[in-house]
Amino acid sequence: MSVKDLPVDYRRSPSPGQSFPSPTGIVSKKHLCHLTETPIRKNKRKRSEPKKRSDFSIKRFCPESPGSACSESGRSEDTDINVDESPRVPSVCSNNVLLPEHTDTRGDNHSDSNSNSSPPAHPGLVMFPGHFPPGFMIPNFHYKHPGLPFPIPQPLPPGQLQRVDLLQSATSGYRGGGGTISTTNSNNNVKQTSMNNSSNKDTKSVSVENESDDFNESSRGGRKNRKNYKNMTRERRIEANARERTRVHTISAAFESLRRAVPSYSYNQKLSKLAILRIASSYIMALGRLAEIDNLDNSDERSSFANCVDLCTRTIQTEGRARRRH
DNA sequence: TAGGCCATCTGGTCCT
DNA sequence: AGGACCAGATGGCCTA
Repeated sequence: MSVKDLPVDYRRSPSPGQSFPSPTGIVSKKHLCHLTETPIRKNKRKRSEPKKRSDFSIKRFCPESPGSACSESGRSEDTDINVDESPRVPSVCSNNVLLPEHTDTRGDNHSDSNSNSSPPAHPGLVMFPGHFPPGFMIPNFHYKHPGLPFPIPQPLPPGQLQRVDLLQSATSGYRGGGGTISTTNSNNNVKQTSMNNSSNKDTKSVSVENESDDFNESSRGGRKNRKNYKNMTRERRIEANARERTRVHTISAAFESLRRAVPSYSYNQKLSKLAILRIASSYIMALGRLAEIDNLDNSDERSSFANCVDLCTRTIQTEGRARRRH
């Protein structure tokens, strides 16, 4: 079995009209839709009719809700208290697989990557020789797909990480077998967190209860009879909000998984969702080029792969700089 | 303090 | 009919 036999064409390269985001380019929503293949909706919401937010939001009634605050008084005390207790990014996948603790290291790693000193290396990550800059890291490659000449990134068991030298694999390893793969057990920073979907559910139930209580209390203030849900009861609106939160959390968890699957300067480097998409696209292109190589003696293909790696490297560098600017 | 990023709420639209 | 999906609005947090 060869790469050509795979149902997915790993050898596919961008079509002439298709372009990957420039490392320095500005990605518009249109471009993002292109990247994510968002289907074009037939009926878009009218943009000329800005709507006023409802006064019945959970934020208004439930200060415990993540990110919520008393709208009249700005940040609430509860919000301040909860900042250090709950991570901003969900630390669990939608399938309830616990992830290593995600620490928001905004600024720390960026300053590392900004300087010439090497960033702290994750034990499961290795640096690329040759094309990649110092401190450049690739995600963990776990399994070698049967019949594939190169490894497919797979979710790792908790605490287990692996190393692979992609460049060496490209030149001598995975086509004939013999790529350098070593296993590293990582017990550090693999911490179980309580951030999961159940917590969201809890938030929902608490929100409902609190809103109900606050609503009853607010009824004294005259908000009792206010209706703003079109064709929806308040309970259904709250349920829909909870579903929407869960859906967005799932998307965020997927982004977090993708972040861990793409190269970065450090394991805990904070990347925006846009940066994750940019890096992932260039990384996929590099992998596609790698899969495309049949004869590494061909200098053209070798240089094509090198160009893709270089693009991936530049994207990471650019995104790192862009993030630091914020 | 401005701007970027993100979570949340909300309502419109699509899909099952 | 109800849930999923989407995008606008809003506010909080963080960084330069």
